[in-house]
Order: sequence, then structure tokens, then C-alpha cells
Amino acid sequence: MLSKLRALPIDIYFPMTLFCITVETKMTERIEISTQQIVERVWLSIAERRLRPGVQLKEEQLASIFDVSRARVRQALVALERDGLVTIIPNRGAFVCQPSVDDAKDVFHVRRCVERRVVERLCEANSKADLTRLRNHVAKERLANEKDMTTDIIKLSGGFHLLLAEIVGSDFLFGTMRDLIARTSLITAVYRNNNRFNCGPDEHAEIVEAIAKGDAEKAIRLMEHHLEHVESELDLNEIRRPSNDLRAALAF
Amino acid sequence: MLSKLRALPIDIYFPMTLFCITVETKMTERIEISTQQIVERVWLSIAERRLRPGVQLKEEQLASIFDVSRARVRQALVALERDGLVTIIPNRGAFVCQPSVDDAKDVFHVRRCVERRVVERLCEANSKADLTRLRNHVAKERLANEKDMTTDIIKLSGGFHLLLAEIVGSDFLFGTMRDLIARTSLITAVYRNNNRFNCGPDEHAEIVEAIAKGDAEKAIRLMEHHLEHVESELDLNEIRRPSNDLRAALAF
DNA sequence: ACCCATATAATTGTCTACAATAATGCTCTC
DNA sequence: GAGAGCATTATTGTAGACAATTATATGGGT
Repeated sequence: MLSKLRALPIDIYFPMTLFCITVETKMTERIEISTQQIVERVWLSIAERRLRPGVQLKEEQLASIFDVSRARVRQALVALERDGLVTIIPNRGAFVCQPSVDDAKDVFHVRRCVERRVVERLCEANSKADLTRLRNHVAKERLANEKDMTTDIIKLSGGFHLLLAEIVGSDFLFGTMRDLIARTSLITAVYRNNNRFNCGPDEHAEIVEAIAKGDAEKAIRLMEHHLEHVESELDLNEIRRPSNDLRAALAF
Repeated sequence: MLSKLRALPIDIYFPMTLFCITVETKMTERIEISTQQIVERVWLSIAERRLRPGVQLKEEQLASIFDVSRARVRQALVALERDGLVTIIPNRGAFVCQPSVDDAKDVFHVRRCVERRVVERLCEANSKADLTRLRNHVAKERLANEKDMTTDIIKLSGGFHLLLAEIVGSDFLFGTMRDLIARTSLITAVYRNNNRFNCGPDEHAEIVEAIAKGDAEKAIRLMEHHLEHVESELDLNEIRRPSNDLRAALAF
């Protein structure tokens, strides 16, 4: 609202330099890892299915892994809870969330509404510089897809939608999108039924071109189709699926 | 750098606003105040216009007012930032947000989508016990209105919408509603053009009865009408309004 | 009188030690 | 040998001290 979010460059939320930094950490002297970077690492680990739902994230454990103080880990966990990736139970600890099928549907429902609004406002007032940013972003997505860089694909795929919201300039929409994208990552990690991490940059490219032409109607239609596509690749039927819940897993 | 400074309300640079939050602290028993209670106090102070947008919430000040440690105040401020009531600028502090007209419109747009969804799901599966809770709540609202208890009116008015989301049982929708209601409180405090704090419990009552009858279509229509009503009582035209921005206020 | 650099004061950010709480393992009793 | 109660351990929560940062006030130069 009061433009703190907008004041910061988008890379802070999806820093592409993350892994470079971690490499340097090992090679050179100790480099401080920020709260935001911890959030980022955990988020990616969840999105890449390295951290499964229900797992407890112990503060001291994380503190030693990232070589930071426990206080900073705590902040990161609070932020992760806000993003809906983690549940904090008082005096118990933080656990990776287990979104229900209903949750997943709700998230996509709200996403459709919010992204529709974003595209609307984007078509109202678009500038050439912003179109360049969007096209550059899609180009990066293409590159990541070709080279099959999983981590980058995940980050850039969400980053596209976040970029749209950022260009609109509404802090509220930006924050809401950020929240929705984080949750979508978790939902995708839990419910996707194949190994593809997104549906490729082609649909994003089409949306950008529709916006470029100022064709709001088409852009909105493409966006809705895009989101339906993403949702359709998920396994949102109430089928029994592998779970950390011992009782459910051992029941016959 | 420069943009960051310009984003700040000008009266921050003229620290004559040393006015504290007036809270009736019961010094008799010295009860521990939880983080959540601090959040609620600040939220109500903002909603009741006792705290104006742009005011800085200094940690030590709050700590002494509530007689708690600064650490707890910090947590409360982080929570308030999440709710969109406060902006935290690194190394500068926390300030009450100044939502723009566009922000206000976005919030109401998203609210319409989310509440529509909530009502839909509520009509799908309603139970009698839940209807009782809703009716009791509306009754409380009526009482508060009759007795003209401002604080209660504000709390109950938002609480109604929160209760709907709670009954649905989706953590995601509940959290989203919570967020939207907090932001709406701030927006209402800034932009409402009369002294009424809500539009009375009658519209809430109608919605409850529509849900009771399982008439989803009517319930949704009533809800949308209700939200439009609330929004229409705001002064969301781009008229010049009293502002904390000295430059704007002094320009002719 | 204005601008710039510097010193001081006020405020936030971080860390570490300690307290409170919940989970685990053990022992005693029946 | 099973179960309840107790002790131990592991983990989270809190507070206070200190470091870093920013804003304000001061003074000299132009």
C-alpha cells in the first residue's frame, strides 16, 4: 500500500543470483544470508518436492544449515507462514503445509479473479518499456526451458505473473499475487501428476502479445485459459494419494 | 533512494506528531498482553481514526504503552504489515498505511470475488448449528448498533464476514478474508464521507436468511449489493482531500 | 543566507542467554 | 508385562544488551 513493496526491485523476491551466492559462500568467506533468501530457499525446496508436506522445520536445524542466528530463521518462518507455505503451531514448531483439494480449488478461483483484474488494468495503461520487460522475461523463461533448469523454470514461471502485477503498480495486487503464487507452488508440488513444472512459456508469450495489442478481451481470455490449463494438469480428484499421515497410509 | 524518501508522508519529517495511542490500560492487575491483542488494539485505533495514516509507530513507544517487551511489539508490527495496515520500511520504522483510491477499488474488487465464493460454498453445505451462529452474530450487531458502541460495531461488522469464511472451513479463504477486512477497515477510515461506521446489520440479516433458505443465487446477489453499498458510501473520486502531504496541501 | 560535512541523538536490527513448554524415555507399581 | 507418573531432553518463546543505521543538530566555508 504505502509503496514499500513497489520500491524494491522484483529480483529481491525472486533473486536469480541465489545459487551463485551460495557457491560463493563455500568458496570465499562467510557471507550473510538474508531472511528473504532463507524464505526463497525453503520455498524452492518445497516447490521442487525436496521438502514434503508435514515435515517439521526446526529452528536450530535451519540456523545451522544456513549458518545464521535462530532469530533470523524465526523471521523467515513467520514470513513463510504468511505465504501459506508453512504452519506454525505455538510451542510446537513450523511444519510444511498440506493444502487440501478444496484449498487448491479456492486458490485457483481467487487467482482467476485477481489475474483478470491485473490484466484489465494492464491493458488500460501500457507503456512500451513495460512490454520490453515482459518480453525479456518470457525470453528468459524460454532459455530456462531449453536448458531444462528446473529451479529457474519454477522461479521464472511464477515471476511472470508477479511481474504483471508489479507493472500495474498496485501494492495490494502485487502482494496478493505474491501470496497466491507461493501457495500455487506448494499446491503444484503436492498435486501435479506429471513431471512438468509448468506449461511452458508459450502461453505467457501469447498473453504478452495480446496486451501489446491492447486487446483486453483476448488477453483476459488467454489468461483464464492459461490458469485453467495449469489447474487441469493437477490431480485434484479426491483419489487417495501418498501421504505423511501414518494413519491414512497404514489404513486398509 | 530518492523515490523511497518521496514516498513518505511529509509530517514524518516534522516530528510534532508525538501523539500516543490512547488506551485504557488496566494498571491494576498487570496482565500480559499478547501479540494478537496488540494487533487488535492498533487495528481498532486505525479503524476509529484515532491513528491517522502516515503516523509512525515507534517500537519503544508501543512497548511502554502496552507494557510489553519490544520484541513482542515487533511481532505485532510484522503481523500488522501482513494485514496491510502498516508499512515497515527497513531501518526506518513502521507507519500507518495510506491506501490509494486505486488500492481501495482493488480491495473491493477482490472482496467481491472472494465473498462470492464464500457464499457459494456456504450454500452448498449448510448446517443448522452454523445458521444459529450467524443469527446470533447479527443479533449482537443489532445490539451494538442500538447502543451506539462504536468499537463493537466495527469489530462485529467485520466479524460477520469473517464468520462466514470460518464456517466454510477453508483456512485459505479465512486468511484471505481476514486480510481483506483489515484493509477495508483502513480504507473505510480514510475514505468514508459520513460518520456511520457500517451500513447496519439489516443487510447482513438478509444474507443470512437467503443462506438459510439455500437460495445461493439470492445470497450472492445480496452480498454483492451489500459490498457495493459499503463501497458507495466511500469518497473514492479523485477529489482533492485533506492530506498529510504538505506539498499537495499547499499547492494552488 | 545557503550548502556541505561532521557529530550527536534517536531508532531499528540482531544476537545470545535464559525461561517456558511439549515430547520422549524411564522407572515404579500393580 | 502393561500403564501411569515422573524425570529428562529437545524445542520453542522472551527479554535485554549491543551493533548498525538513520535523522537531526551544529558549525564552518563559500
